[in-house]
Amino acid sequence: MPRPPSAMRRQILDCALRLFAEHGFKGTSLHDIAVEAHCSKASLLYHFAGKDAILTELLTPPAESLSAMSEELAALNGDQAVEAAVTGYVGLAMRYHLEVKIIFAELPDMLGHPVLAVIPRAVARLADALGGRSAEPRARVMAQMVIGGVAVTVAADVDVDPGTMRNELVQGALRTLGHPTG
Amino acid sequence: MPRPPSAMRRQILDCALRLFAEHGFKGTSLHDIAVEAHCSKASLLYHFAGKDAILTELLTPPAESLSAMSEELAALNGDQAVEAAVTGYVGLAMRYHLEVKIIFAELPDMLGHPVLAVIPRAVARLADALGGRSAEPRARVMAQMVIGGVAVTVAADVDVDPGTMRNELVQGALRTLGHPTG
DNA sequence: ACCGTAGCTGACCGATCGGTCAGGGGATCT
DNA sequence: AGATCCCCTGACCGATCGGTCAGCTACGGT
Repeated sequence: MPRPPSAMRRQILDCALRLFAEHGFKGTSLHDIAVEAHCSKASLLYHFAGKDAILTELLTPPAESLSAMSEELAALNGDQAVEAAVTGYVGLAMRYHLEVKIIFAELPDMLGHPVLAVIPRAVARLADALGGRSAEPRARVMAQMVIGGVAVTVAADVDVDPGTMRNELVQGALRTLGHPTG
Repeated sequence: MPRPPSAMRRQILDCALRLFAEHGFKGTSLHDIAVEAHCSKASLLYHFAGKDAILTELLTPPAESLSAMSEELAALNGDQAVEAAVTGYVGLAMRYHLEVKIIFAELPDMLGHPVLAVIPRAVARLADALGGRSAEPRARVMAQMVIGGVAVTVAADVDVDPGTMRNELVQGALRTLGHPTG
């Protein structure tokens, strides 16, 4: 085995991301990750405090990105907010599609996870923007439908090139929301 | 403890359905179910061959219903198929919303489960009908978005009365698909 | 040459998992 | 009363889980 500084840590994260997305967090054991990363289970726990620490490191970037985006949304008014929310959410979902899959795969447990504690607030603000600041049942149901639809579509392995996927998701989401497309 | 013929079996199924939906299949142990159903773990395994058998019994009705519905869709042409697919799928998703949550929570493993072996074919036919028999990327992405959006929305605990929920989901799905609403 | 440290490992641990098994208790039959 | 069957249970089992620990190896600084 070659000896670069420590590519091991990065490799562990990559393998864990792939395995978590494929078999879920609970469905992936430290042994599985170790085999995939060509190292021992003990080596994982040298680089990371525990299984949860690996998950935390994987989910921190998307969680912070979503949180930041939802903050920016607050400064926009109705129509601008809807379009910004749709394009922003679709972009984030595509960039972090594996992480999205992990989160949605075990939602209840994930929302109890400290690193995702900011998610409910962020999602609430996102839903508020998607629904055009309306409290109507229709707006809330549609916001939920867009959030879920985009996430599931991005997480599924649909054989479509990313550009088309992004465009269709944005247009589809705007249609779902009943938002006039420019 | 009272002694009716065997309400135990039904009670086990009810508790398992609730717990699987709340914590996932892998996240629920036989012990958890036993505690919830006020019986011993051994009693579960007297009534059912194993943990998988409980899941099978829970998921068989929705799997068969979806399969049957997708068959009926094949007899319809474009526009009729789209509307029938949307209303049929929304209806099934709402009726079996807990089962939908279980399936979507651990999709990869679930699709490997024998009782759900019919699902990919059924979903493919459903997607085909939702997409208006088109092979365009747009149609496939939108079909996926509707299937995921409806499922996630139904599985989430949105505080909306069922009638409104059903109506909004149908209208929202039709808008997503770009289908003219009557 | 010596040593400290970073990277990594095999062996092991307690907890929990799904599942097995011999047997108890209470109805219902003969 | 005895036999039989259905429900149900406590005790137990092997496998696997996440995690610990003492110690090995190789390299850089002195």
